[in-house]
Amino acid sequence: MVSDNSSIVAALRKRIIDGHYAPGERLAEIPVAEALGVSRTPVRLAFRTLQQEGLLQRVGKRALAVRVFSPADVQCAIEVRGVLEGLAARLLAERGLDPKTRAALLDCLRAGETIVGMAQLSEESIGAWSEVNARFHATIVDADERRVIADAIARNNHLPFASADSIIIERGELDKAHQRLRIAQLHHRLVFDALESGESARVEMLMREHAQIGLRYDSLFKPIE
Amino acid sequence: MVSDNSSIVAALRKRIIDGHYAPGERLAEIPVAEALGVSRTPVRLAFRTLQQEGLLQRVGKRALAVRVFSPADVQCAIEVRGVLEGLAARLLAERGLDPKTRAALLDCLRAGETIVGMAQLSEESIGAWSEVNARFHATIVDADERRVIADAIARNNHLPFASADSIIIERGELDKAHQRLRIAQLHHRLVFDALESGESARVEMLMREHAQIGLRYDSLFKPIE
DNA sequence: ATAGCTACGATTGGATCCAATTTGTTTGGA
DNA sequence: TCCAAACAAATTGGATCCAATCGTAGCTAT
Repeated sequence: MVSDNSSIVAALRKRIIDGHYAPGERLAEIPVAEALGVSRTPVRLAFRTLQQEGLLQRVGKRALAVRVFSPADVQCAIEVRGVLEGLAARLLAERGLDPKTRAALLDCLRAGETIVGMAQLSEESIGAWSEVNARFHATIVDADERRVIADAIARNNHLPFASADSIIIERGELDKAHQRLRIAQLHHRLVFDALESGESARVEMLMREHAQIGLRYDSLFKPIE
Repeated sequence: MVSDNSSIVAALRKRIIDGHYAPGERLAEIPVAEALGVSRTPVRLAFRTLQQEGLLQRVGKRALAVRVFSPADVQCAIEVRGVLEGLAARLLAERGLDPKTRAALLDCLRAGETIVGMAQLSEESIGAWSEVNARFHATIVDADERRVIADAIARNNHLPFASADSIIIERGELDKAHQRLRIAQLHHRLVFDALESGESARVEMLMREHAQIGLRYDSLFKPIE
């Protein structure tokens, strides 16, 4: 049971990401509409949205199917997010940090470092850090009054793995996760310092590297000081 | 009178870009449907698409209006295109030029240099060069079998000024245009050389600079040899 | 006179109906 | 036995109908 239209899109996205609809599986309007307890019209709208986002893909002439992503696709989507967030960070550094953004970022840094500094990590704290991480990225991206970059990133965030809050982490391997989060948190600190000192080229490079953390968390970063 | 759905989107896009619907103007479903000679349903689908593309924007709670772009928005959209095409070029350089892509790019280079080399430019030849330019960019972007970057760029190309074929040029100022095209054509040559020699970092930088040509055509480029 | 509330009109969102197209299956012929 | 053609079933796309909601205008009361 879903209420309004945007929640239908969200519900379908969730089902796709959760694997409820398998990659490659064909989606027809009527079964989906019945499953969601709505009529075909909003489902058609939602399909249109998801198709444009790239989560659904035409197969044959009329049918839609869940897009299958190869590992190479994932790598590529992460690169895209990296250059876009890098651009956002560079422009922010060039404009200079306004007090509000600076405060928000500092808040994220503090919250994140508190979590990461704990002796032992729980799954809850990993979730909490993920939330902080997402907020850190969103703050940088949304700092631009022109919504152009934010929109561009939003248009690509549909890819589950490409969104900033998907650092996640094989459940159970808490030690490895802790290590990874420590590195990511360090990245955040470096990014903030570069932002504050207006090192635009450097902050762009840092953000681009940081996007890769899901892939190479023992990354090229040389923690400086 | 419009036939299928995608042509409705195209028709509306054209009307918006042509200024038939002014920036900020509110668009209601019924008048548009009547103007196009179709029912409300396909118009709603098209509105959804255009909204996601960013050409339409919600105003208030339900209404849609043609988005107004500030000069800063334009600058920003061009930056976005720059980093995305830069990424595409870098990945292409890292993979190496396959013969087919290489041939296509060389063809663009030859065609473009022929036009630019003419003594006098006409508006037709500017149009022809524009087409070659668009093909050059598309070849680089589409060279990746993974459609991820191409899709990401396509999702942003709706902004009229942000698409690669909008180098254009105040009609009448043919001399200035000629000069600008010469520079752009030189950029293409530099990009190709860097691609061929696998200088991935350099080609990325070149593409990013090249995207700015509409703004600063007396750009940072130092024509090398 | 102004502010707030109510009611009506306009417009969007959802449901259902109808038409067109596609795809799969079955049957017949080579 | 295999291929092709035609038919049937399913599914998408378009049109219309109905309901819900938003915005505005007008009226009333303080």
